[in-house]
Amino acid sequence: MQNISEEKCKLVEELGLSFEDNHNLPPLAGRIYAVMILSSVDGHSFEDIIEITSASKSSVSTNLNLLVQLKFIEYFTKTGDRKRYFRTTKNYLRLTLEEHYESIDKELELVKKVNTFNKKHNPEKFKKNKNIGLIFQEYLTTQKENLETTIKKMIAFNNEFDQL
Amino acid sequence: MQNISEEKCKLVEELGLSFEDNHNLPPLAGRIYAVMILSSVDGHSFEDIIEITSASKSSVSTNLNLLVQLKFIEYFTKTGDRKRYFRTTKNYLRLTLEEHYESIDKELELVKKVNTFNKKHNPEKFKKNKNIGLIFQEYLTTQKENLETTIKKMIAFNNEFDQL
DNA sequence: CAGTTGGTTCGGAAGTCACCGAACTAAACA
DNA sequence: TGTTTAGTTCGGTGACTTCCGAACCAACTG
Repeated sequence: MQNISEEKCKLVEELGLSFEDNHNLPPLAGRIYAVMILSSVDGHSFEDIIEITSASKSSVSTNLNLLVQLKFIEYFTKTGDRKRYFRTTKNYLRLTLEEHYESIDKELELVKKVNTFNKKHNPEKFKKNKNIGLIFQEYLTTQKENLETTIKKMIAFNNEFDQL
Repeated sequence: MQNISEEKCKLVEELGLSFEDNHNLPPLAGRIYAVMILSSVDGHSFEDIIEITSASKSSVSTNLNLLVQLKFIEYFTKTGDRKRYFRTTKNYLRLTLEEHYESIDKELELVKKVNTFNKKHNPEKFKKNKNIGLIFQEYLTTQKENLETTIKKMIAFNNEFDQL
């Protein structure tokens, strides 16, 4: 991390690490994404990213393209300038919410399956653990509902914002 | 997976995979844990696990010990029998909740940090994204609260259960 | 057309992970 | 005391990941 305050540098590492395991990104992709989220510049060039992250051209290329493909970032061009400029997509937080949603939903379905299985095949065990299993299922359901309303809220906000 | 119905076998794979990335367990550990959750037998021996998973002694040993260390499973012995018998701990779902809690809490703290950072260093950007950032922060807070009450509920249930 | 700029693709090096088999230990038993 | 049983430890191997540099390509520029 060059040309960046120490505070920002530390936060980039921390945030990058978080993306790394929340979104399953390679380390460099996580850091690039973090840099963009913490920057007020609208559009970093390829060169900028190389300089900031001290990574190689090839790695930066690969990881920028990955982030674009996953819709975490997008690029635009300026007339009379061959460079591409990258920035976070407007909806990146919504994407995160949707990922949360997918994972909670998947877990909920699995928990239901397990509860059903044990009810059928291990009835004694199920009776013992019944309430615990149901508490867990309820918990996931509530989380899922909260996510649903939050996603709606965020979509509404984005629409409102577009009309300005 | 031997000596197991196809239905159970499939569910073991699925559940094992889920543990693998929810709890960061090695694949074999995930499968072992899944087997125990889906079984009505109270206590699997070392041998049982080797047979069911078709894995080597050394791998089973390593992964059983890992699961014990992480308190996902525990073992007991029978008088006049040198074998150890393994089963899930009573609180395994509470452990899961507590892990969820840790991760949500960590994410929330990070989001707060990011919001604070952008408010200070990129005020224009922050103003634009303000509501979105806050919506996300609120969302995480709500999830955290739901987790807190669920954990309390589960502890209460376990205590009640112990008194029987 | 030759050279520069902006970026991609490819092969490989270094590191990590999960698993295995073989050798080992420690307790029980004959 | 020698043998079996129950499980652990260690060295190594194959698969995978991440990153790098070098060669490459495509578009513009003089």
